[in-house]
Amino acid sequence: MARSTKAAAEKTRRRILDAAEQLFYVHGVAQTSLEQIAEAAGVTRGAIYWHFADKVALFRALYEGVRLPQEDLVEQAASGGNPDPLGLLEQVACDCLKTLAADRQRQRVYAILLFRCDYLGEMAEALARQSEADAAMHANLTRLFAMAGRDGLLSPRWAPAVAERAFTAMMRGLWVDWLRYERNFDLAGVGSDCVRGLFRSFRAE
Amino acid sequence: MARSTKAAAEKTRRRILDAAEQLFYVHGVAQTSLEQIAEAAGVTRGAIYWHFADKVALFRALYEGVRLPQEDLVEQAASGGNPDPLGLLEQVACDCLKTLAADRQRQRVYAILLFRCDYLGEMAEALARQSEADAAMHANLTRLFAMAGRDGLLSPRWAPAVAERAFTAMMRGLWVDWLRYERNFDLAGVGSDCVRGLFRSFRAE
DNA sequence: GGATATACCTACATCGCTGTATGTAAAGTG
DNA sequence: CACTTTACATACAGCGATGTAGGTATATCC
Repeated sequence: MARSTKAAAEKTRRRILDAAEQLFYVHGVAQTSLEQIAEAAGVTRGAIYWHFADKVALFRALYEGVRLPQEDLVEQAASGGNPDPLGLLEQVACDCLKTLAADRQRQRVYAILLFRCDYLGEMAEALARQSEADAAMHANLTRLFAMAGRDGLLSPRWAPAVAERAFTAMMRGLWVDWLRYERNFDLAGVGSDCVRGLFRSFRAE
Repeated sequence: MARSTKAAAEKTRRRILDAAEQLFYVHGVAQTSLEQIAEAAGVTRGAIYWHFADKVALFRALYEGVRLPQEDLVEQAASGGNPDPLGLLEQVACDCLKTLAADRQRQRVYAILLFRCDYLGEMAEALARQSEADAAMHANLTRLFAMAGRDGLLSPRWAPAVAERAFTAMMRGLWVDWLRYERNFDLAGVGSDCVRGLFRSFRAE
């Protein structure tokens, strides 16, 4: 076949990305060949090499298309002198779980990033991005919890640094377990209950 | 070279396993060829094929050599009518963190299982084992928390199922974050503090 | 409406990796 | 001391995947 309009080209690019997302999710990044992606997208490898330099570039385009939950968290909980930072964070965290639970594409991409690829060699930059997002999140939340501690909003039984780690660990554990085992519990419901329980403990004097 | 004694053969088997562990950890399972493993072990691919059927078998031997933390947890917290199941679980969990923090081999193998391999195709059984271990752990802990709830040991503000999920999520999050980012916090110290904080909340009436 | 760039497809050349078959020297066995 | 088995090493065959070069038909631009 031949060339179509610019819009059509963008469409095939999308089809390639969608096919890659599906196949990476089902078979893993390393186990998926460009041939398979091309076939699933209804094109040939030539089309893929036209739109992307190689498989790594394709992978990069895939994960750059979605926002990480850490990035969501850090952005929405900016907390510029909020009167109730803990309440805000609790709300944002629950929203975050709800969003993830509803967005199949995010689920697939996160699952790929978590379980469907090994991060070495060329893929390392994907890990680097997550690492940066995590660092930013920790920095931000550490400030937030420290503030809450100073303002007497955080129970003295929780050292701010410990509370921050407990919160991030629980969040990570929730979506790791949920994604890993095929969403075998109610993330938005039970997950949010877990978060609320933890924050109840944070606030108790 | 030639054949040596049976003990020497076992030694080369170990060398192969050690080399594989190192390389899988550094480069990922898929990105590591048997040739590289052989070179690192100071043998040829022939030796690997003598001791193992293929790379998958080698990988299996590797992860079958260590116990999963879920298995540790479920075994040590058997809790046959323990008067203080929550206290027991808290202790076991902290021990678990301490053990992981001290055992480099476990850290590498867990990291490989978590981040250095994609679980599809032949590797799926590795995930299956973890899945079973997790299921057993959840079943056991669900019973434990339900018991604690009935006995009035668990705060009524924590539904047993939610508490169980909160605990397992926190544990998973702790060692996932710790392993993923090169042990960038004090797992035994801060991690245990997190667990203790959570259990304090569990017990508060 | 001719020239050119675009958006692919086809064909090829290559290469790393796997698996297996074969060789071989030492260790075990009777 | 024959012989067999063990514990590897070496050599080979083949495939699958990658990257690229070249072809082609259609938009797009002037």
